[in-house]
Formats: sequence, structure tokens, C-alpha cells
Amino acid sequence: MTRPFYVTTPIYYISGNPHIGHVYTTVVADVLARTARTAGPAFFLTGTDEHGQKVANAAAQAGKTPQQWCDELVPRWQSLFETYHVVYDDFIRTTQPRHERVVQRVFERLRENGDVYLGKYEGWYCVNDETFWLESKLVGRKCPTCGREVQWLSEDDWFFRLSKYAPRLLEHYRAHPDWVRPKSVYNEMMALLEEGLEDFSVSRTNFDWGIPIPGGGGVIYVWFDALLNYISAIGWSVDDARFHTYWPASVQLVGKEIARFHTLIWPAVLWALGEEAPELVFAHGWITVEGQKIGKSLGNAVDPFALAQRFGADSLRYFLLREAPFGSDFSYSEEKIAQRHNSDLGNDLGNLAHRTLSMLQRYREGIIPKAPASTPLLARFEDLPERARAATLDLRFRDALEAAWEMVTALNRDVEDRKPWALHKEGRDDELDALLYELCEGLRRLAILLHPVMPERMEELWRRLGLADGDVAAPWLQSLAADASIAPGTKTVLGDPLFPRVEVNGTP
RNA sequence: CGCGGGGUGGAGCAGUCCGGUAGCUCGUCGGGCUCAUAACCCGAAGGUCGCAAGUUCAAAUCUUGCCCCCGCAACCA
Repeated sequence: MTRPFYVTTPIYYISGNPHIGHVYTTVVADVLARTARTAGPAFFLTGTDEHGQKVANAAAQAGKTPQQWCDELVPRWQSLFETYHVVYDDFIRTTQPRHERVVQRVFERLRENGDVYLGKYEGWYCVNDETFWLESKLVGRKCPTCGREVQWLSEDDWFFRLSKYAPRLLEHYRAHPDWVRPKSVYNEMMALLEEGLEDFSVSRTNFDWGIPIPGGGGVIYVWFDALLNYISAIGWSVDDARFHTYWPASVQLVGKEIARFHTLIWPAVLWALGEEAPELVFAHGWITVEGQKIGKSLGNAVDPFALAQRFGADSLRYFLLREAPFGSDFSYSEEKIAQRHNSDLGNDLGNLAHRTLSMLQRYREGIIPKAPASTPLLARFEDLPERARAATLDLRFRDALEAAWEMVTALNRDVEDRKPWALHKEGRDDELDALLYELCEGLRRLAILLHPVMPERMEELWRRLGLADGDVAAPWLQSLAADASIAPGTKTVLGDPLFPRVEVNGTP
């Protein structure tokens, strides 16, 4: 029995509404989980990060308690993920007792073994950014990030002994050069490591929206709290058997700006607890608009609900995975989405399905004809599913999709080469049957192959092919076996185009 | 000298680690086909791979210097 594939997204900080970036990470995790499930069990965790001063402030401004504020916002995130056909196995919230209990236990454990100790924290503090700044970084007494006044703060804090783990981190990085990807992030983290690491404060006393420190003395630093979600959700210290079924995680997805928390601090905390570091942390790039970072302050945030409405959630999923090599930044625009949608999905794949089903309707009353003795084209793509799955689980989504499109192109070309309309006119029925069968079986395989990326549309294609609901997500060993090919006599349905074209101009 | 990424035909990108005919998508132009969502198929034009020097039989790819753009730098993926 293979170990389950455990994939996580960062938990999302709910100080505002979700945007396309949140969809990005979560969809990627969903595609990984769905792909892993074609070969075995998987567990996909996402959730929300609800503590910290920013949330407290936002709630206060809205005249609500922080808990009320979170309770009202969480459903919005969940419905967004639902809109994008994301199916997670668990959704953790850092305000849930199951999480708070674990965080406190971790804190106690580390305090006992000395990895958390009492020290003094002093410095210039920016309330807005919840950040301490070195005097040299300040811009005339103002926060270099947000430009607000900073204040001098001095407090007794609990510290995590990160410095102690620097040698082990260095060793781990050298022994596992692929544990942080892409390479650029690995290099950056390696550089930070070589500069040396300092212990950092894991408690806060100037506000109280957080998990109380056992024995009093403020609340636990929100990042320390948040990181632990990855193990609290799977039962660390509560259900050891369950925990060890999943941990260490197979892939932890993060945005590149939070890579250091996940690749320097996180493994150290895990080691302090006697646990293993995750197998892979992948820090992906940013979606930019015209080369600019998306942000509320820039006013260029796009409502992801509206995008799904306009292009279809599956088209967006496809776009996000296909557009750029996973890891690098990529520039997003509605024109680009429309282009991908129209050309790749509408013209290539959608049209292939439509012309095939249409010819089948016209020439064979929609019934799958008898299977040909051999189909060289299908044989040529025999290993495509395995190649695509390997690329996907290696987070090379673009390569996986390009490989799938080679088959789409080959099928379209085969139609031109063999001219079914002529075969029909000339009454060459066996040849026509063979071609139509090959096209339908090709579509069946594409539906299986592309289902993790476009679950809803591929299920629809599956139904059009007259196949049984649910089987599209069956294990590949089963659905791609030689005897699983589409059965002659199956009744298909033409239907409307799967990916109707959208106008490219007319940007709202 | 804070760290890092990038500059490749009109646009967006791959290729650079492990030197050896510069590839993909879109767009443009020409042709074919008619089953199909003005979709599909074939062909063509278009690049001295940021600049300069070096190494080499050979450099987008290695070395050095320079120019330009962009991220990160404790909580916006």
C-alpha cells in the first residue's frame, strides 16, 4: 500500500476578500490531489488563518468581534473554492479548538525542552504591519512598508531557538537539493541560511486575538500558530497513527513571499518536536496584472467569482496551469484567458469533441460503431497518461498539458487526413467506423486525462460520450486498461459546444 | 558592495544546469478542406537570443565587465 499523498495550501489570512491568487494555489493543490488519486489515496488540506492584530482591527472597524468577523468571512472562501470545483478533504480554521489545543501543546513541549525560552524584545514596531524594524530600515521614523509612524516597544517575549537548528538546516539543504523548489527559491533560502539565523519571538502581549500562551503572558505569534495547522489537522499528539499515515507531507504549496517561513522556520519547529520536515515545499510565483503585483492597495484585484462567471471555472483552472511554467511569475489579463479559452479549449479540444460527436450523429445516429482491429494513433499515445501524471506530480503542469494537447492535435489532423465526409460519400463504411471509433476512444482518454484539471467540463464530455457517471475519476489502471475502451453500441449525445467562444474585446 | 529573478522574431514564453541546425502559442500572409464553435489541416514571412570583451573548431548556452526591468527584505498566494 502506497502512503497517501498529502498536499497542503497555505491557510489564508482572512483580513479581506479572496482574490485570484488564492484560487491559484488552491486549484493547483486540487489538481495534485485529484491526480494523485488516480493512482492511490490522497489527502488535501486547506483552511484559514484567523488570528493576529490585523484581523482584530478589521473586525473592530466593522463593529464585530474577531470571531464573528471570521465566521462571516469563512463561508465566502469556501464558496469560492466550490465555485472552482475544488474538493478538499479538510478545511482547518486556526480558531477551532482542535487546532488551538495542539498549538498550546506544542508551545508547552518546546518550553519544556528549552527550544522556547523567555527573553526581551525591543524595537521599533509598526502596528499596521505587525512588524519590528531595525532603526536603519526606518524611513524618517516611519515604517518602510506602509509609511505609518512606528513606536518603540519593549516587552518580555518567548523566543524560539531557531539559531540552534541552523547547522541541521544547512545539512538538510545540502543533502536534499530538491526539497525546496523552484531552484531560485532554494538558492535564496540557502543564501539566507549562510548569513545565519536568529532566534525569533513567538509571543505577543500588545493585543489578545490569538491563542493564549499556556500559563499566561500574552498570545502566541500568529505565524507560529498558523504553521502548525499542517500537523494539527491530521492529529498530531491526538491520534498518532493517523498523523503518521500522512506526515511528512508530500507537497506543501506556498507563495514565494512566505517561503522562508516554510523552508527555514517550519522544518526547525518540526525537528524541535521530533518530527520530519516535509518532503517538498514548492514556492510558486505570483500572478501579476500588466507586470504589477495584485493587491488591494493597487486597486487591481479582480473578483474571482466574476471571472468564473465569464469564462467558466474550468477554463480558469486550465489557464492557471497552462499559461506559465509553475514557479515563475506570470502576467494575467482577461485577453490572455480569452485567448487560451478560445484557441486551446474552444478550437482544439472543444471543436474536436463537437465535430466528432456531430459526425457520429450524422453518419451513425450517435451510436459508437464497432471497434477497429488496430488504432495506430491511439497506440502512439499509449504512454501519454503516465507521462502526464508524472509531469503533474512533479508540478510541471504546463508540460503535462502540452503533452495532452499533442494528442488533441494528432486527432484533429487525423480527421483531415482520413476525410470522413469523403468516406461516407463513397460508402467506405469500415474505414469510417474505424475512424469514428478512434476519435471517440481518444476523447474518452482525454476526458480521463484532463479530468483533474477540468473536472466539470470533462464530466460533461464523459456524459456526452454516453459513459457512466463517476467513472471518469476512476483509478487509471482501471479506466485505461485495454478492455476498458468505449463499447460499440454506446449512445452518445451531441449537445452544445463544451467551450463556447468568448469575445476577446469588450473587456468590462 | 543586502538577497534574488529576468532582458530570445509583432505579443507572450521555452531552450541556458550537461556549448554544436533557435522551438512553442497567438498574431500576419498564402493555400487546402467542409464533419465542426468563421472552427480544422498544410505552407510562408519574420530573430546578428540586452551591450562589450574573452574561452572554444563551435556560445542564446561557459567566464568577466556594463546597461536596463522586476521581485523579496517577519505575517496581501
